[in-house]
Amino acid sequence: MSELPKHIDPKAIEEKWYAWWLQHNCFHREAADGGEPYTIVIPPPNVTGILHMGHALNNSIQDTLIRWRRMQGYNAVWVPGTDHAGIATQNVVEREIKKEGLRRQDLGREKFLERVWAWKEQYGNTIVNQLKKLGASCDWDRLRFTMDEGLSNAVKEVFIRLYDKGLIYRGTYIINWCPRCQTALSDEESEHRDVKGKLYHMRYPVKDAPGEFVTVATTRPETFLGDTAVAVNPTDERYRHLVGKTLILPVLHREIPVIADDFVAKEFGTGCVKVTPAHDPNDYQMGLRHSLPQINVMTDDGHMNENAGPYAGLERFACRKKIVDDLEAAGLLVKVEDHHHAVGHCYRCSAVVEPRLSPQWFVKMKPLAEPGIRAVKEGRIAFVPERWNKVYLEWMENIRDWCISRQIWWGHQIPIFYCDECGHQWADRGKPSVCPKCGSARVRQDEDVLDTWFSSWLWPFSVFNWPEQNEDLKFYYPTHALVTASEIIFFWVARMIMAGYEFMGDLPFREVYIHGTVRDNQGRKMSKSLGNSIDPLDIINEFSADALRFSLLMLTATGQDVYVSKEKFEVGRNFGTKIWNVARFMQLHKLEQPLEVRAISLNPDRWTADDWHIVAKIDDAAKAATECLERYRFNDYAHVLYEFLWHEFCDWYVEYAKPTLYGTDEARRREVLSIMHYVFNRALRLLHPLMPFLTEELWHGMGYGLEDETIMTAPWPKADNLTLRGMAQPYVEYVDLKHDLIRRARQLRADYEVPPGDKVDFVIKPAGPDAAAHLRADADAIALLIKAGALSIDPDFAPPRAMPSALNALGAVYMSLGGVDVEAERIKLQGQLDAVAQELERLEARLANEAFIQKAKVDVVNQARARRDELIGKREKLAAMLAGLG
RNA sequence: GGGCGUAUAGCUCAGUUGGCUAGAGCACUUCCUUGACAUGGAAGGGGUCACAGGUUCAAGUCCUGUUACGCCCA
Repeated sequence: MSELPKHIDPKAIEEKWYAWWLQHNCFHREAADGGEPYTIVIPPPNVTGILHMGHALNNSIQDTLIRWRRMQGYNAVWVPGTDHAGIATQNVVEREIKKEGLRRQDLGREKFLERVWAWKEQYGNTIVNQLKKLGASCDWDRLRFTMDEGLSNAVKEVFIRLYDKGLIYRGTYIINWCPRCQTALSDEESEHRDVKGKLYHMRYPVKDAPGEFVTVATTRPETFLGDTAVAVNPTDERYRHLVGKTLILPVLHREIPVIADDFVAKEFGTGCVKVTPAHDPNDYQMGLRHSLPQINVMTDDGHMNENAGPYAGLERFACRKKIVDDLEAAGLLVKVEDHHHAVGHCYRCSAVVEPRLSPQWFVKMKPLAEPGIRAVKEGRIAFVPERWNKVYLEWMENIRDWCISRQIWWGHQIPIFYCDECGHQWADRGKPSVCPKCGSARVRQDEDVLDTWFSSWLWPFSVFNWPEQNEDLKFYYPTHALVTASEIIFFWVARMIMAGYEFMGDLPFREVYIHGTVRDNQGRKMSKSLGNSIDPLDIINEFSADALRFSLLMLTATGQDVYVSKEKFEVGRNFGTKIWNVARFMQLHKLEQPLEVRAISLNPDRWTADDWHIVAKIDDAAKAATECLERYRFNDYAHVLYEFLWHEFCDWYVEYAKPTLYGTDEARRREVLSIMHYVFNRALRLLHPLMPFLTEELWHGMGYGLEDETIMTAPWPKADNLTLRGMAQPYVEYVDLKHDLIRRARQLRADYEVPPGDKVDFVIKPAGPDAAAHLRADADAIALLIKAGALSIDPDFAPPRAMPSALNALGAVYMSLGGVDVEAERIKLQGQLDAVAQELERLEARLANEAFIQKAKVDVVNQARARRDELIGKREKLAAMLAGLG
């Protein structure tokens, strides 16, 4: 046992223990170590990422789980890694070279990729190092990157397998195009945001019918240049006569037909819809049904192309404005209305996404989804909280094909090769230099790269080097808990489930814990642009990593969003300080024969009620903590330990112990200190997953661990001694009542404004012989806690004069005071008597009700009867006390 | 437009399969620097459980509807 300094130095202990854990390889496990596996794979943060509160919450939860399972004796591995984040990372590096006046095209693919790799080497581990500050006990020997060699092999293998199976195809469809990033996006990567837009009503002249027009409504007037029809609903009487007629597209003077199609909603706008097959998914479908031409009017970077006639070269929104002006000038603009609607935005750069016809690679998802749907329906994979099951199933059952090609350079290049000689196209694991069909050397690889999520969906097995079959893969897969946020259920969770079944033939994980979003005090998402983010590293600096973790998890009700502000982290800091100080208190008390804290022997036959009580309560805490963790109830878990350590242990047990510890009965001192160490040791272990640094420091500081040991592998306390717990129960009940009675006595003092320094005499009239025996044994300690001059326990006490008093099931307490405000005392007692009478009345009514006696559970009826008897007793006593006032 | 979530103390939230007097932390009021801790201790005030119906012996909890806010999908 080493002397603890007066104040904690969180920075010092965080650095010391993290380095120690690394040095002693505490986070690493291997299949060869045997035992029961418990695996978590980290949601790989982007290499461009810096730690924010969302990461802090996500990783605190994972670390809590993995540390707990490790203590339970599992072969527990938490596999870390980072994601190459194709578009995001490319954007970062493009911005960087822009400062040198360069575009990626100026460097060329190869040179540009060198720059990205260099950037990754320099900055890519930032977030990994930040995770270490949090205390994350990842198995760093297993650190992976989605573009390292092994994972790239997995990606290639998967692509080729799906391609050969016919599940990957190339096709020209409407996709989400980001004109800023100049790449296709998947449906999930286009974020819908509500925007205040306009609905433009424009007129198209009817051919050969001067003065006759058709009015269409659109939110994107610039796409009219690509219109190849106008559609109405076939049942719409208003327009039936127009179907089959020809319209003249303004400006371009192109002739387009009026068609009838069920898809058109009669109520929307004018009921006439312009049809632009190359720029809208619904129009595209309509175009197919009616064999309409598809005219793309835009370039990759969001400007109008040669099909836009006089508008060619204009930026799309500038073009919109000009077209509106021109149509207005030509008398073809009927009106412009305000219109709220959802518009897709690029999830990486927030540019407005342009739906657009484009040749891309897709994965056919329906067949992959089937096993994933069954797995959740049959409960093999469970979401926590379970409401996410439904969200997941909804999406999976309506799944659409996945656009996986991206027109960027940073990522896994698509392993498809083309022969320019004979036109052969094939998938290849290597880098072929000649065409396998005609032998020509005019071979080139597809330019596109794969969606970033095409590598992360393999994460649970690619981190173990799949497709290589090895012991780790066999041992650690399937993994156990997946901890993530709801935002990526579709992006990632659902796809991992599909990949797991498709390539491993088994589920990737058993439980998916979905935690909430971290928000600021006003409920807004934390973001850089709002300037409302709280940097977890600032919190670690100011409070401590333990405080950050504890506070975050204490605030995390299952799956609910977490609202944080700086002050909220004080809970964790204060709790840490409290624990530190009680540890110092224990150290303060030396014994003649020093205590061997590693080999505590307890003597229950000589225990007081308080001893039984605290030992029972730590047992209960162990049980509760374990249950909370099993059910992902992190706030309850934090609360259990807070309540136990602060209130049960510090507020009561330590206070009861003081007279003994400052006294001279060496045997009692020894027993009390032994119990304290026994209890505190267990509490530290229960708290370790949540506050790893502080608990490790104290575990050593108190001498519970040898120099080469760590609390990380100390056994997780179990509540298994039922016999002892059963024996403790009567003491637990007594002590809980004693706490209450002490509170009531203190209340008497406060009511009569007795200065805290003054001693007053008290009498307790016990409710029965058992209570009397207990109270007599505890009289000295109670006297101290209520600052009594003299305290007598007198079963026959009858107040000789008016005395302030209070009552509970254990007995009545009387305070001896010179001047008593008899009237105030009468009012107080009368108030209590009224409350008792009222409750009794309600209870009697309930017990008189036949239906209640018959239908309610036996326990509930018995409880009601017991309560009634208790209240009757209480009523009598209160009446007597009232009479005693004279 | 469809789906989901939330509504409990001034604030942030717990409250499990319906069942004792609805809890915690923060904030607030009063008092206390006695020997672990003022990042502390003691005591206290504060709630028609959003609203309206219903089911039940019994509803904060279950059902229906209304309102408000938030999220996801289209």
